Amino acid sequence: MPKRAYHHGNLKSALIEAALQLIAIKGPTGFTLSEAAKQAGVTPAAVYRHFEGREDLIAEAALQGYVIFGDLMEHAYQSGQPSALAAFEATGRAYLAFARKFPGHYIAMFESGISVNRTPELAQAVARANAVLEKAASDLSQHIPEDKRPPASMFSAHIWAMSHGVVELFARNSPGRASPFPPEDLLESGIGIYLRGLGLIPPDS
Amino acid sequence: MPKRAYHHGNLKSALIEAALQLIAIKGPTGFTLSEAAKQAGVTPAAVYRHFEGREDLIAEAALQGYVIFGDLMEHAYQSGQPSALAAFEATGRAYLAFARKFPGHYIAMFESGISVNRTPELAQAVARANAVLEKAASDLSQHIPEDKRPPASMFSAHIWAMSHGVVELFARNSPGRASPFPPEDLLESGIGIYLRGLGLIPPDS
DNA sequence: ATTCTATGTTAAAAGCAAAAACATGAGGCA
DNA sequence: TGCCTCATGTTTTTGCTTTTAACATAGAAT
Repeated sequence: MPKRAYHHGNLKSALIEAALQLIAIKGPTGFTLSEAAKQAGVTPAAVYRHFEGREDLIAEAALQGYVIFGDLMEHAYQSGQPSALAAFEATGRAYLAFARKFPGHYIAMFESGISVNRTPELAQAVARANAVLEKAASDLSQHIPEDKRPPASMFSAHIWAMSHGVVELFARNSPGRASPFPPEDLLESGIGIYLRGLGLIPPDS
Repeated sequence: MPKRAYHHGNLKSALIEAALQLIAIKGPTGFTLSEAAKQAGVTPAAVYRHFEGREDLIAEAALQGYVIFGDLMEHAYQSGQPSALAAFEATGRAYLAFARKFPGHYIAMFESGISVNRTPELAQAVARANAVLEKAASDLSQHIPEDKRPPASMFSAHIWAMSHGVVELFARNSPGRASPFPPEDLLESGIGIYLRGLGLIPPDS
């Protein structure tokens, strides 16, 4: 086969792929459109046939990430059924697992500074991922006495925040804040204590 | 007074000040050394007399931020004494207040991608801020039966993570994830539930 | 077969980080 | 007082980046 035809064939995917790798390695700041183009075997200007520019390329990587993320959360949720508690805890673990398995996507989504309202599709992908977590929280909420039950959206926001905080501060090596505990344990124990606070699991280790 | 003398007088501070403003407005990616120099009334090259480069300028802003942050946490901790619970909750609120009052510092610290181990001073400033929170957590831990008391460092890591997650996801407008609740309420309720899970506050709203 | 159009390339403008060579002026020292 | 020196800024240059415009190619459609 020849070096490369004039037409790449599926440059768009190749560029996203390259962007993901580079973002994961060099961070959202160090990532350059030119380098992604070179890695895809193409000149920088070619990128503009498929993306509006550097930001748009990152945004598309993030979009892809949110879709994968939503799928993972969905799958985790299903895997825990019919136990509301098992389903919920599985989604929590899925958050960290996603950050580990898809660092490029994760960075594009949460550390690149792109707005989730950049495009309707992106906003919708975010909303969907959110909805899965909120559903898991809502299911689990049913086991709380109705009068002292927090809104499911607040419940899920707490979990999302704790998960995100653990990943950002202790899992991703960039900040370097080495905690004495593995992030997985940290998150699991944190969520455990939180759920105990809601009366959803009995007060024993 | 003349336009400006050949020697600025205190260019270093002026540059940090400019950097903080610009970072807060344009984000860590949009911030440029050149623009900070211009805003300080100086050519880009002058910056290199006071900083090693762009990264170093950001790092110094972050360092200054960690010092202020540590001071705020310390003050909040003291203000809550002698009640361990009040002191602890005050430090939690201080986290969010800091992010609101010093956006430039906050971004330089947590969103610019600089490593906390970049310099010994930076690492030490981080360690100090950490220590305040850990002390507050440790004090409060004393009220937990010893056998089911998590390590104070884990305790404080949970709170730090939740606080950080709330700020990142719901307080800073950039991501745009508007939650239906004010971040302050979200954080306060989240910490409340967590503390209940530890048996540190009685099970009523 | 010829044209149209999607998808590339070259070339060029504008901006940035960083380093080198040069300029200025303030403080120390004879 | 007058010179020297060195800290602090400026110009200038290099090599990168993003982005746009003009041009080239080949696969598809007519």
